[in-house]
Amino acid sequence: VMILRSRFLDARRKRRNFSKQASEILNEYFYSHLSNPYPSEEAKEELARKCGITVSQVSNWFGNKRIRYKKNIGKAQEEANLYAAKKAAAAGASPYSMGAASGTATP
Amino acid sequence: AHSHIPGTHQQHPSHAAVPTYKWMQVKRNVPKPTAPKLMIPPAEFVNQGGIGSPQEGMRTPTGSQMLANPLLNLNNTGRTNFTNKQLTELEKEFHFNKYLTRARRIEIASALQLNETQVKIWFQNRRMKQKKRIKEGLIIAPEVTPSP
DNA sequence: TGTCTATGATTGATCGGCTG
DNA sequence: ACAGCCGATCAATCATAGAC
Repeated sequence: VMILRSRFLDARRKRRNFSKQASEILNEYFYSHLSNPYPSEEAKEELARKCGITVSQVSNWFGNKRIRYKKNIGKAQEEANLYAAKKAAAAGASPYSMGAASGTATP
Repeated sequence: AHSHIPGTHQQHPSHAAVPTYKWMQVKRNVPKPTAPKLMIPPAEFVNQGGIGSPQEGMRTPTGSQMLANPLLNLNNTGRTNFTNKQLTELEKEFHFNKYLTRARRIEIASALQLNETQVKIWFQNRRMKQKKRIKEGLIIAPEVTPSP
């Protein structure tokens, strides 16, 4: 009953999953910066532009990603890590990976 | 809070991958116990006869506090579940003033049965929320009295 | 067609930095 | 010294989209 009312105000919560492509871009950035997955405001803007979403959505995505990654650790994350690491390496120079912080070292 | 110089110390060698960096180990302090809370089930005080006034900004977080008897709080975590009434009042006050004076804050806190800190924090979060909305283009003009 | 999981958004509260 | 604010983030939860 009142739950109905919730949609009234919470209507904004009508979310839509991001495109496969956008998720790919976000994950690529996340895993290629796993040592410090905290994009700067500028980086967020660029990601937002490339993904066709807002900066806030990028922030939400990273916030959720970080928390949920921690909640696992040693899970499919490992797998995803390899996946992304490899991909990032292959992509090499285009996307991010520039100087900035570090580099993910590649041990 | 936390990420200093990145890429410097992993917890352990870890041959494979997944190094486990410090951001992964960040733990926030326990959300505080928030007020002693009297455990007196006021019984039939559930709320005045029915939906007396569902309020404008009715917000019903399923299950949780929707039938909120314990007009205040939380379950076990430090996260307080504000009631619709509290939120409505806070919202109303916010519309009037974006910032609170110490005196006003005390009044509000007292009237709503909240800590001064909770009221203070609510206003801070509310301001940030509005800023974000304005930034996203929604919501009307900033409306700042351009004080000459 | 329902159930279960993945995921985007919301929000009370914390962290560190800055300021009057 | 110090409290309040900002900006970013956390952490738990809500509600729904999508997988099955």
